[in-house]
Amino acid sequence: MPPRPPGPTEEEPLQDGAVVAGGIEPPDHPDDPDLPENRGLRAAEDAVGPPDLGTRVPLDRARIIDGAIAFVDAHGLPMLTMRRLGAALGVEAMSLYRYVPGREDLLDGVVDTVVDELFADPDVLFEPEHGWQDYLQRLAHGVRRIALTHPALFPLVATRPPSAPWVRPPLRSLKWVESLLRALHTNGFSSVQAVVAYRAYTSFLLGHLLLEVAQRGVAINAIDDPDGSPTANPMDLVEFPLISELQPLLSLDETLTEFEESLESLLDRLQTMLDTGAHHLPPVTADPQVDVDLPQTGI
Amino acid sequence: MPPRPPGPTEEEPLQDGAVVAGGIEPPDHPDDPDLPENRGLRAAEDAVGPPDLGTRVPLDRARIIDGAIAFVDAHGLPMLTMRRLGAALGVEAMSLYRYVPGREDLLDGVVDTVVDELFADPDVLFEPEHGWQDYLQRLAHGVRRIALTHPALFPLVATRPPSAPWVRPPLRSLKWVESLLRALHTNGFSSVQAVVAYRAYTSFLLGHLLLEVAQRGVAINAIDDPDGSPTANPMDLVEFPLISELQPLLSLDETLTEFEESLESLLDRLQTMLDTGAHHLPPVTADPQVDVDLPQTGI
DNA sequence: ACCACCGTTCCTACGGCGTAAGTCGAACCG
DNA sequence: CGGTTCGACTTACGCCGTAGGAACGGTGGT
Repeated sequence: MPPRPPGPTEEEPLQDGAVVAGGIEPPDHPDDPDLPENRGLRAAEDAVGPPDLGTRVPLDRARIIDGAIAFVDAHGLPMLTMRRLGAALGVEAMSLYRYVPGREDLLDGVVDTVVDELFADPDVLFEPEHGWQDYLQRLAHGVRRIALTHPALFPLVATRPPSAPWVRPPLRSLKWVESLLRALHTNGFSSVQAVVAYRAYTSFLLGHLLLEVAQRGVAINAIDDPDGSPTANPMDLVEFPLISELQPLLSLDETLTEFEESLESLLDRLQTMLDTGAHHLPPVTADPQVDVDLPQTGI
Repeated sequence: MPPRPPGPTEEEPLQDGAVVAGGIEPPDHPDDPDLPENRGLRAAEDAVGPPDLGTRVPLDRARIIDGAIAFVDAHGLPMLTMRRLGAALGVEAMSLYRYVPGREDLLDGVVDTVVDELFADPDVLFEPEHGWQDYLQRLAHGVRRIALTHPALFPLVATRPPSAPWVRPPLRSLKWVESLLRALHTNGFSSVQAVVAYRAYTSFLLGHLLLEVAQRGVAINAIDDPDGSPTANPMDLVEFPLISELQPLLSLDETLTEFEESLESLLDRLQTMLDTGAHHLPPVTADPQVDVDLPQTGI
């Protein structure tokens, strides 16, 4: 098996100390290498200086899109309006329309630009220089870094209608779809196998990362708006005994561990498909087709 | 292994005949039992009669939310405004505010109501009467039926901020989270195992179904608006040889097969976790921790 | 130096949005 | 039969996306 470089390989048992108590806690994960604050990046601020008098920078499409990304990172998607974006760029709203056909196209451009951050990520390879597993590992962590860098934007990446039915989020760019298929195809995957792997991989990435940013977003909103339910917070879970019993476990943020374990599992299943020449992902049991009832071994 | 009733069990090889040619085709899947048109349901229409003079039905919250669901099913999410919804219900927009605090709360109610359709689904069991695998199978297909019945609503189900970080879409209801945890816990899963399974299950459901409705939505939009790119459709994929070569394969809609195979694989991995008493999902290889390089078996 | 030109930005305006506040008519109850 | 209540309607406000045109600043030709 090729090396799987990004991400800590040291295993970390599920119980890593005292269980977090109530539910909402400032989520700090000092070990997660995909988190922006662990990569020397500040949290999003109004990087666009307000009016910028003096020298007038002539305003082009890239500056508008970058401004929109910074604005959403700082204030959230619902706050983004053409007027406010113009104000943030020191310009009237209507000036934006010289470079952007409209709001929807601006959002498309934002999504494309965010996904294109993969090209600038030195840990993501466009060619599978160290095998397809390394390629998929790096790509997955690159997408995860994007999701965690722009949590307010990722739902947009996930749900904006793709250009074709087979261009699946979160890999919305033809270039990356081509790159991924080539990485698989040049490493022994048949056409069918490559497409099966592409679908399984995008489905895994989308589901996991969307849930991760949602979870993080709720937690963050809860801490900077400290009055969800006035009675402290544990809600009234009296009708839900299992939930309230498991709430400490449920509140544990094991997203990085889960991400890496699920990703490794997926890669292993792809490896098995490759080894056996099958055209679908194998289940975990030794002989996949014997589907009749085995003796139930429940604890 | 307990029976896995919903969904066709007969295997269907990936190549099921002639490959669909160009890309957009009216997607008909006569074998998919989760599709609304195969369950005796019509496509969404304006079920709410326009003014309904004569006898005035006094308009309550349920009628408003049902009207909103029908409206979105019929016209899409961006078309839903308070004024138009009022008009569809034969009422002024402001009258809605007597029963609904505002638009956001209306959308929350819509999402809750849609998820609650699970309770009315006779093929979904609230208690694991036939084992946890049967339970998860039925629940998964029930959620899939919801997603396919309300494709325009499912992105909302997926991305609306959950009430707590651990209430994960698409299972947004405390009742179903409790039900799922209980189904696992009463069938031998430890607390940690139940939570791990809950997370893996929701992540799988969300990723797969969101991609499925997106794919279906793009295809449907493409057929009832037959002028995406005027040059027929194949775009200019000259820069992407693998994509254009694989386009027939990529355009194949194998969503049902993929859904069932991925679901079975997940259930098998959960079974293995249960059997071995592990606290995480197992990879497919026999000895998971030997992570050093094996000989590369690429073709 | 002047001026015509032209690309960029700003100003004004329109219809539609969510919704706060007040109005009004019918139904109900003494 | 008068008063009260309640549900739907009307009006109004500020913000939205954006169409159309006016204002402006730099540039090249003469």
